[in-house]
Amino acid sequence: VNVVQFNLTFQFVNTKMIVMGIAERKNRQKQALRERILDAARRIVVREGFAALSMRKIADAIEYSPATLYLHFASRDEIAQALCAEGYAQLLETFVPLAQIADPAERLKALGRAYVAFGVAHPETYRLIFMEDPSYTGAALGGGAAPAASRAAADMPLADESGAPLAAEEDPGGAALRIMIGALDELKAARRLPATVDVAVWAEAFWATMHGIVALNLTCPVFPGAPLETVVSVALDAWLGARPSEESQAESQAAAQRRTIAKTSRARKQPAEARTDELRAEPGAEPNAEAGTEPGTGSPKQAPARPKAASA
Amino acid sequence: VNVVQFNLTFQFVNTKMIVMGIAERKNRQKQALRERILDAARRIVVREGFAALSMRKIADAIEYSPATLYLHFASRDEIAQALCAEGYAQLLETFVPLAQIADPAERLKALGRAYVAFGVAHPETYRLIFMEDPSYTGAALGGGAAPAASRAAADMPLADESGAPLAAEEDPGGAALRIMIGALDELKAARRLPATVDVAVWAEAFWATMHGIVALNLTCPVFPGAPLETVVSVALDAWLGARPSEESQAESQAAAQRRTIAKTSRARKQPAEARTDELRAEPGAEPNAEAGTEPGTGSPKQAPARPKAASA
DNA sequence: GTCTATAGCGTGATAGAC
DNA sequence: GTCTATCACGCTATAGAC
Repeated sequence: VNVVQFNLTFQFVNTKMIVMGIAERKNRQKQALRERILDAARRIVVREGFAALSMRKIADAIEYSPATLYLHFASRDEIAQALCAEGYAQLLETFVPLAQIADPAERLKALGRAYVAFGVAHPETYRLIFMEDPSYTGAALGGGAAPAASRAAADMPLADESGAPLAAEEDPGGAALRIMIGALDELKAARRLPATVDVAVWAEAFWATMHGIVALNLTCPVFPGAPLETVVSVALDAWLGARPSEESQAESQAAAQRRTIAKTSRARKQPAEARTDELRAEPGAEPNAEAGTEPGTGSPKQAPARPKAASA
Repeated sequence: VNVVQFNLTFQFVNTKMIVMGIAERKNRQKQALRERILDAARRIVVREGFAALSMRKIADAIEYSPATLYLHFASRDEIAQALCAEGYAQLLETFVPLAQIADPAERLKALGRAYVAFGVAHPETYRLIFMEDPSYTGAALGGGAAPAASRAAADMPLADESGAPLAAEEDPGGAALRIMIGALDELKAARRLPATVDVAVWAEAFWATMHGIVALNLTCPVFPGAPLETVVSVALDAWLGARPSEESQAESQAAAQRRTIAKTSRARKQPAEARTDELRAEPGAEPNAEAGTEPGTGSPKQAPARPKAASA
């Protein structure tokens, strides 16, 4: 009797382990397909803009039927959210190494340049994140309720189920702002900034300036009449002064010289590829398939957007 | 014979006059319908956003069939262009009275405030003009080739067929920039601006800053953590200094005080109506049906966009 | 899990009757 | 000039066979 019982128990345990292994493999496969979906979606957004992202196109790209996508994402919107989260993380990655820069003013300038460089290098990603739908922009930025939603979307249950701290790389937008504010505090402590300024407000306004430069660049065909770097330099000087390093002043002068020549040879605005090399992406940015591939701001108009369709 | 001839001639002349009168009336009617179309389109854009603008909706609104619209506009795009032109003109109108301000720095500050106020008061118009399609943004702004297209679209043949001068209110974007640059020149002449600055670049960067504030405000739910006026004041001070009038400094301080209170009571961002009164539109702006009506940045997501559809 | 098929809606634009 | 009817798309999302 004992032997029989043992065998039964063993078989049970064994079977259970096998089942777990199978379940794991299936889970891995599921995750893999999820990644393939996101990859395809990212490529479409990068190449044709977010408006051109459709379930059918994604399905075509990964050679599955549209219906399959709905086993991994509840809606097109959920895919967009996931893409946004990636974008935020990508931008933050660009920032992290710059946090090492000793001088706070230089650090801020580097951050500003990196921000603009990112936007210009990844126009459609930037558009998606900061210029499309408020719900996307707010998703990973406010640090409040929205990230919880995006976390649920990823259905990858995170360690901190508590929900309270949320400090880490889960809120990239907040992290970026914190880097800026840190630098401002240092600046203020060193009496290089008037004691009256509210660093939070200052940071927001500074951010808005950089955003304005990027956004205008992506949307307005005639925007930087001058080279982009020149405009950025002027803005940085306005906010941080040219004092610590005269370099930016000199640079801006040199760029101004170039401008007169450059302007004649570029009557109409070029697609992103041609414009990207004016302001190089920071070392942190990996050579993404994105840069220079996408028509974006250029000729082929805005890609068609999709209707919300029946929500029932 | 003479009498007959006279009668014939008289009849001919008379008929011709009548025909001309009829033609004129028809022309007037045609123009009137054109206006009605644009009115309806404007209302839709203002209320539901540009993405929700469709030929059918316009047709419904004016109680004509969709086909009729094509007798007045070749395409949806052409309607959008016309709307853009209106928007530019509207923005410029806001600027004109401010050009009277004596002190150039104060003038620039007023322009900046007016710009932001316009964007916040007319979010969907602003979006259409500066945040949607590059071809729209460029339409009335570059002053180059695009305005010609929009002029053709309006098929209202203008006086200056020559095409060369184009100085007047036909290029509102350029006019606005010229107002700014004028102020900057004065400032420079008065030695209140370093002689090294390139006023054209400075103006562009300044514009980008204001655009960034508006754009972020319209897109990012958490953007001005501080009240909008505070951010604007900080930005203006960064660009123009707080020197000529200490008022903005004091104001920004006072606003900062308010912030701590305000922030608790407004966890999530309010729709445009609630936010508009933070920064009042300038005296030049007429009480438009637009302000405060439209859901815009708020809750109901972005209205669905339409596909480009078959272009054949 | 994956597919085919399709419901159901919305779009821009046009042909042709009146 | 105006309308009805329609073409030819595109989309999201789901039902149901396998």
